[in-house]
Amino acid sequence: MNSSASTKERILSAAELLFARHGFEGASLRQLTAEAGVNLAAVNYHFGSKVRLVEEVFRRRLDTLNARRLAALAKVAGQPDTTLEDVLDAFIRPALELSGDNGGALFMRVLARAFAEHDDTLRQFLSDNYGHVMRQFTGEFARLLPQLSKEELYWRIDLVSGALTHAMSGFGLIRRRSDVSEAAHREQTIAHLIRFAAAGLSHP
Amino acid sequence: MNSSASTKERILSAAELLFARHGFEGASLRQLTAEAGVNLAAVNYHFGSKVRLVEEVFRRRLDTLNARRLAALAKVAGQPDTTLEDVLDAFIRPALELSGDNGGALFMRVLARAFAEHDDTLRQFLSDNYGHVMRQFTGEFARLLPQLSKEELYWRIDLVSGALTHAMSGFGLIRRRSDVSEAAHREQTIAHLIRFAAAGLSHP
DNA sequence: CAATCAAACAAACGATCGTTTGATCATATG
DNA sequence: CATATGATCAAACGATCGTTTGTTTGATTG
Repeated sequence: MNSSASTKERILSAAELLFARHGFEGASLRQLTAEAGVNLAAVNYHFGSKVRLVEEVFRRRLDTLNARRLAALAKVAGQPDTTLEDVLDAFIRPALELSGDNGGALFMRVLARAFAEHDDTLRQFLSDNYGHVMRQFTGEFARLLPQLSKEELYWRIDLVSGALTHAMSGFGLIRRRSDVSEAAHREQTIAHLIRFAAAGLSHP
Repeated sequence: MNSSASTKERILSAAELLFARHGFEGASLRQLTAEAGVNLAAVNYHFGSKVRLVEEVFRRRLDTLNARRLAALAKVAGQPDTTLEDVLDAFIRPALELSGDNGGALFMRVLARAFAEHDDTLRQFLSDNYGHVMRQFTGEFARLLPQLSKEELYWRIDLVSGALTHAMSGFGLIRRRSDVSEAAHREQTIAHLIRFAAAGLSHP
């Protein structure tokens, strides 16, 4: 599969697939390199070690995902007429658009796994590299929901994150009715998620 | 630890701890039996294999958890004055009460992992043995939310499940202020989850 | 053409995996 | 007391793990 892509890209795509299916410890380098059609030693040659391959799988997707999220947030943050739905759209839409890319839907499953695993090493890596994104969104939520205490706001953001992560990890994997275009299906999903999240966040 | 308990119980508790920390494939029988203070061969002697140990970890907790959930649901299901909050309480409270039992909080993390892993074998096992519980709750939600289409209802239940699973997997692990009793903290958490879930479900 | 170097390769390293074996211990039964 | 039984034990099984090694390939460069 994808025999035209470079060895590094082939490894990253195979890693995304097998990490989604079997987890980071459950997917072996032998399965992984066989799936990618490359030599076993190629992983250590190109990435140094398995844990650095894991980090690279995250970096490849999260760099663009979070850049798009921040770009979308920048267009609405601080504006007087910005709604809660606008901010949620800036957070959700880039993630579901990622599913259009090759393997992007699989990556959301990998992300959901990491979210549920509570692995300290991985959490530290994600916090160090992408914590500022969540902080910016939290700040904007705080501006739009001044009636909520800090504790209450964190509670709700945590619950919304759980719901969205779970929903996004299932997006693109369920069988879609063939008479609905992918773009239309995505818009429907985005609308569902935004309505649900906005209801949960703004509840008095 | 717990050297008074039987070997089987010691193994189950250690499995719960290490499955929560490192996942099913990530936790080895050697770590596990060392943690439990029993011989390596004891797992295969008492459980037959590792996968049957995994199933037994689920069975031990889910049998009582789902029995309590169904008992709580039976008290309110079908009644004319039952509210959405009552049904959510019947679903959430038994799970958080489980955290009072030894290791119960850890089990919720194991459950969250299984939820995120999308592992077909495990999903089949859970569906076969405990699918009827979710079906009964879904039926009662449908009765209380007649304005929602079937598709819309499934969407929201899925989102609520994601939020609750995530929240419950974190419960009991965060540092609690020492001046708040565990019972009070649990009631606060239940109130948060019910309000959030009810808002998301009943949103027009 | 000869030298160079990144890339790919087969093969092996020691470590660890789940599982099985056969001996040993403790307790209960005839 | 002799024996049967369930539980625990150290030790080993073959398989697989992540990683390293030394060599070969193939295109680039002087």
